Amino acid sequence: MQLRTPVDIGLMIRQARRARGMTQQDLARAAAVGRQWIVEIEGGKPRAELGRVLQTLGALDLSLTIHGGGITELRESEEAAEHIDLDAVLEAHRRTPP
Amino acid sequence: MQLRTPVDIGLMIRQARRARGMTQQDLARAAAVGRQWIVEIEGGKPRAELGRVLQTLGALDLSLTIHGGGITELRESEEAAEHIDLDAVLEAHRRTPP
DNA sequence: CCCTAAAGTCGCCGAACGCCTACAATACTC
DNA sequence: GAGTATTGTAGGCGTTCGGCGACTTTAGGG
Repeated sequence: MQLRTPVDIGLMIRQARRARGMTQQDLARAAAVGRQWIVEIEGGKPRAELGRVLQTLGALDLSLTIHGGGITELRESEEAAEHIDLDAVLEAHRRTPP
Repeated sequence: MQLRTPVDIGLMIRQARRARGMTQQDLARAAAVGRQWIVEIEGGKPRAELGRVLQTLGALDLSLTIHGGGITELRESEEAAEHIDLDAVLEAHRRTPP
């Protein structure tokens, strides 16, 4: 499913939580957030903090994939945070004269 | 690519931005956020606001997909926000006595 | 070498976050 | 019907966000 808005994410979380028979309280504990926060994120709060959202998805065994634009696939960056894709950068730079 | 942490998202954004020959300023304008915020999100700020992140991904023509846990596929919820997976809820509820 | 662009950092500020503790409003069971 | 669990909501609190403006650093081009 495509996730474009906070509401989409909220619905996903709610559905996944229910599918696992968890209460909001359960999920809150599992994700180490307040129960109130679960209520809000499920409602699609746009200003929720990114880290907590990812934690919550993790607690539900969900993970996100990115796609589109032409970047479809990118390499793992677990420990390769230093060297970025110089080729892409240069190539792109060459293609866009001021 | 799997996005599990804010750092992952930051790297994705940076890479996509560069691949398009955009400056942080450009992306900031396109996503309607401050340039400073781009600096931070690319650095993996965990407490960035969800809505802005999604806006930024949108400005880069990227979209997120969810997968894992066994929920792999879920129906569109644009207009079907009402009827949730009752079967799943009930079944799960039966399996968890107090 | 000078000069510009891009990227990263700093402090100030109003606004909003998220947690907590209650208190309604719905479920759902017996 | 009573009684409990789950969910939604409200006020208070300390903390942090993110925009703005100015400055430093890094990189390249003339």
